[in-house]
Amino acid sequence: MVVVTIGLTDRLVGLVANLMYAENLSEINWTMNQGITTRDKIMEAAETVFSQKGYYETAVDEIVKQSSTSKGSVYFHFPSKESLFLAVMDHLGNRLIRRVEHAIDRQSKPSERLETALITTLETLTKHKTIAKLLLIKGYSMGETFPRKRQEIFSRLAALIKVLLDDISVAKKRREINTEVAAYAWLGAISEVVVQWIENGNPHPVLEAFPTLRALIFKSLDLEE
Amino acid sequence: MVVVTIGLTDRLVGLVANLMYAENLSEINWTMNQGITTRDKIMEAAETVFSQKGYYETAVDEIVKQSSTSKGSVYFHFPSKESLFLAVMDHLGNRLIRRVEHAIDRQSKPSERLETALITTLETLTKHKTIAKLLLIKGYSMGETFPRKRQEIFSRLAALIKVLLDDISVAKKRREINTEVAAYAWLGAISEVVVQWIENGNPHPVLEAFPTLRALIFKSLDLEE
Amino acid sequence: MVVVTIGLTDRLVGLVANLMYAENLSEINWTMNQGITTRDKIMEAAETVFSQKGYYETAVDEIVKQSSTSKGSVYFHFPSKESLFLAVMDHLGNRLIRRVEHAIDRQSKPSERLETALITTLETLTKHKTIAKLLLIKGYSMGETFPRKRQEIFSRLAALIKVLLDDISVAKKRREINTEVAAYAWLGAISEVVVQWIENGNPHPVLEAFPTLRALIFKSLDLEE
Amino acid sequence: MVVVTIGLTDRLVGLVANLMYAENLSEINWTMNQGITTRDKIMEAAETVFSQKGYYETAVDEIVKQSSTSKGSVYFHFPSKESLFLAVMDHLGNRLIRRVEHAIDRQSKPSERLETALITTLETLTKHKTIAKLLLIKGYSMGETFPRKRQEIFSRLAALIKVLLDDISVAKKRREINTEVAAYAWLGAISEVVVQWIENGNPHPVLEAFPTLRALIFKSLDLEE
DNA sequence: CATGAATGAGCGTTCATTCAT
DNA sequence: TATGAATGAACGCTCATTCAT
Repeated sequence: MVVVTIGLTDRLVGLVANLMYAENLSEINWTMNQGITTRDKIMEAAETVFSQKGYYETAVDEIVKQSSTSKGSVYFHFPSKESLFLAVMDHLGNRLIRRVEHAIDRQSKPSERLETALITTLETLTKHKTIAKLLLIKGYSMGETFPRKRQEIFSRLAALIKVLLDDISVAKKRREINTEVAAYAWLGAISEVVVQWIENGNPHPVLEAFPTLRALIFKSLDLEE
Repeated sequence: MVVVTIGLTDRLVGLVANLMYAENLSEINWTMNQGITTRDKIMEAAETVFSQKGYYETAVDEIVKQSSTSKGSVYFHFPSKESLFLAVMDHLGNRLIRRVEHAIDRQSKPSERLETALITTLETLTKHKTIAKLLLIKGYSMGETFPRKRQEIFSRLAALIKVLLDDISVAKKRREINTEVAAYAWLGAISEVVVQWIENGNPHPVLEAFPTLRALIFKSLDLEE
Repeated sequence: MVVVTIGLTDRLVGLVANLMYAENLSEINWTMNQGITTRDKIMEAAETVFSQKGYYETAVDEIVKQSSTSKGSVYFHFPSKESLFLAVMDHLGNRLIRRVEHAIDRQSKPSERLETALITTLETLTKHKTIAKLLLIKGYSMGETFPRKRQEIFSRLAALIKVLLDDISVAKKRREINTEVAAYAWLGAISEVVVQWIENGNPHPVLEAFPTLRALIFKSLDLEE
Repeated sequence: MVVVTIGLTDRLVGLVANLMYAENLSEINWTMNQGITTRDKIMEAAETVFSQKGYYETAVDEIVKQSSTSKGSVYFHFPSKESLFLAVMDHLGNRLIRRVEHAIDRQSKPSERLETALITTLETLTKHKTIAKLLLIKGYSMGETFPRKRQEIFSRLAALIKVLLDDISVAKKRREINTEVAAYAWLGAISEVVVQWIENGNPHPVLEAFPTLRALIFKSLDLEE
C-alpha cells in the first residue's frame, strides 16, 4: 500500500472528503490529523483536575479553563458533570485492568502470574498518580453513583485476582481460605500502601514496599518464595 | 465563689441569657445540666447524617433538623461545618482506637494481642457502621482537611499494629518484612473487606471473612495458627 | 380595652416578648410595627417587575434589586421563582374577586348587580394595571402552571357572573342562552377591551368603552336600559 | 440566460454549493425543486412545537429535530428564533383573516355577513388548534415583540368586524354603540370561549357555544334572529 | 445551501455563614 | 446561649447564535 501524506487546509479537507464520498472513493485511506478531539481534551483536563481536587471541589469552569474549550462543549459531549466524572473513572479503571491483564498473559506459572498482577497493579497506581488518586482517594463520597463505579472496577480486579488465587490454592490445597475475600484483602492492602505513599510520602518510594507486600502474600499462601 | 443551682425551662434559659448579655453580667458562671448537652445532640446528629450522605451531600440544615436544635446553636458550638465534621471524625476515631487498645491490654501473648487487634477492629467497624462509613467511605475527598484527619487516625492505628508486629517479628526472626508497611497493608486489607461488606453485602456477613483474614495474616507472619 | 402605644427598640421588643411569654401574659395585645415584612417587600417587587416584563423576561435578580432584599431571602420565603409568581397571581386574583363581590353585595336588584359586576371588574383592571397585565397579558405561556392558575381565577369570576345572569335570565325567560358560556363571553369581551387599552391606548380612556359594553350586555339580555 | 436543470443528490448539492462558493461562482442561479422547501419544513415544525409549548419553553433544537433539518438551516432561513416565531404568527394570522374575508365575500346581507364572520372565526380557531393556541394563549408574554404582532392581527380582525357592525348599526340606527369597541368586545368574547374550550374542554364542544354567542350578539345589536 | 460542533452569557438555585433578637 | 431570618458568593446547566466544513 502506498501512503501519501499531503498537507491540506481545513477547507480543502472538507471538499476532498465530499468529492471522495460522491465518487465512491472511500477505499482511499487517509488519516486526518485533527490533533486532539475536543472530547479528549475535556477528558484529559477532567482527569487532571478531578484527581487534584476531587469531585466536589472541582468546578466545571476549571475543567473548561484547563481544557481550553468551553462550557458549552463540555455539556455537548457529556450530559452532566457527574457523567463526565464517571467517564473519566471508566477510562482510568479500564486502563488499569487492561495493563494487569496484559502483564498476566505473558506469564504461565501460577505463582508468577500472581506476582505479576501484584507488581503491575502497584506500578500502575504508582506511575499514574491520577488513577490512584481518583480510584482510591478523591472520588469517594459522590452520592450513590461513584461508589458503584468504584465497586465495579474493584470487583473486576478482584475477580482477576481470585482466579489467580484459585489456581494456586487448588495446587497448594489450602481450603480454609475464601479466595474472594483474599482477593479483596490483597487489593485493600495494596490500596492502603499506595494511599499512604500519596498522602504522606511514607514509606518512600512505594516500590520499596513491594518486598514486604510480596513476602506477606507469598507466605500467606504457602508459596515458596 | 457561690454556686446556685436553679431549674429553668428552655425558654427561660434563653431569656436569662439575653438579660445577662444585655446587662453585661456575663461573668456569672452557670452550668446547665441538661442531661444531653446541645453540643452532644449536634454531634450525634452530625454523625448520623454525615455517615449516611457524606460531607458534601449533607446540608447543615439537615443536621439542625435531625438534632432538633437550631442553626445558631450549631455555629455557636462549632466554628464551621468542616470543624463539626472533623470533631465527629475525631470522636469516632478515638472510640475505635480506644476499643482496640483496651482489648489488647487484656492479652499478654504477642500473637494473641495481634489477633485481638485484628478482630476488635473488624468488630468495631462492623457493629458501628457509622464509624466504618465515615472513616472508610463517605468522608473522602474533603479538600485538604479530611484526608489529613483520616491519615492521623490510620497512622495511630498502624502504629499500634506495628508494635504488635515488631514483637512477633522480633520473636520470629523475619527481617525482610518492614513492619510499618505490613501494618498499613493489614489495615488496608481489613478496610477493603469491610467496605465490600457495606457496599455490596458481599461477602455476607463480614465476620465470616474473619477466618480468611486471620489465616492470611498468621500464615504471612509464620505464626502457628 | 386600653391601648397603650409605646416605642421600644428592637432589642427590648424581643425581651418584652420573651418575658410576656414566660409569664403567660400573652393576652396583652400588641402590634409590632415592623414596617413591611421582607416577604411583602418581595411580593410587591415581584408584582411590579413581573407585570412589566412578564415571567420569562424577569430575572430573580431584578426582583431582588427592586425589593432591596437578597436572593437568599427570596428563596427563603418562596421555594421557586414559579411559586413566587403564582403567589403574586393568587394575591391579585383574590383582590379582584373580592372587590367585585363586595360591590355586588351592596346591590339588590339583579340588573344592577350585573352592571355593578361589570363596572367593578373594568374599574379594578383599569386602576390596577398590574392586575390586568399579569392576568390578561404577561403571564401567559408559563408551561402548565400559569394557565391553570389563570383558569382558576377566570372560572371563579365566571361563576360569579353566571349566578347574576341566571337571576336575570330566569326573570326574563330567555332559555336559549347558556349562562356559563355567556359569563365567559362577557369576561372575554371585557378582557379584550382592557387589553386593547393597555397595549394601544385605544380606545382612550377605557371607561369610555363602558357605555358600549353596557349597552351590548343589556341589549343582549333583553334588559331595559 | 441559460437555465440548466439537473438532478443532484442532497450530498452533491452541498458539494456543488461549496465549490461554487470557493470559486466565487455565486452568480450562477439555481432553483432546487425540492417539493417541500426546507424553509417550509421549518415553518411547519415551528408551528407545531411553538403551539404546544409556547415560545420560551421551545428550544430551537426541538424545531430542528421536528423538522429533520439542521440548526444551520434554521439560522440560514431565519435570522433569529424570534423572527421565526413571528413568521409563524404572520402565517397563521393571515390564514385566519383570509378565511374570514373569503367567507364574508360570499354573503351580501349585512346581518348574514356578520354571522358568517362570527362562525368562520370560531370554526377556524376550533379546527386549527395551533392557530388558537398561538394567537390566544401560548404566544403571550414575549417581550415587546409578540404583543405587537398579536395586536396587529387582532386589529385587522377587529377592523373587519367593525365594518360589518357599521353597516348594521347604520341600518339599525343605534348610535350609542362605538363599533370599534364592540368589535373588540366580540373578538374577546369569542377568544375567551375558545380558550375555555382549549384549556378545560368546557363547554364541550365549542360549537355548542355558538347559539349562545350568536344570540348574545344579535340581541345586543337589535337584529332579528 | 446543509450540517452540527463550539461558544459563552445568563439564570435558577443552593447553602455556609452571620447577626439581631 | 438559642433561635431563625437574612445574606450573597458560587455553581451546574441551558440555549440562542456562530462558523468552519
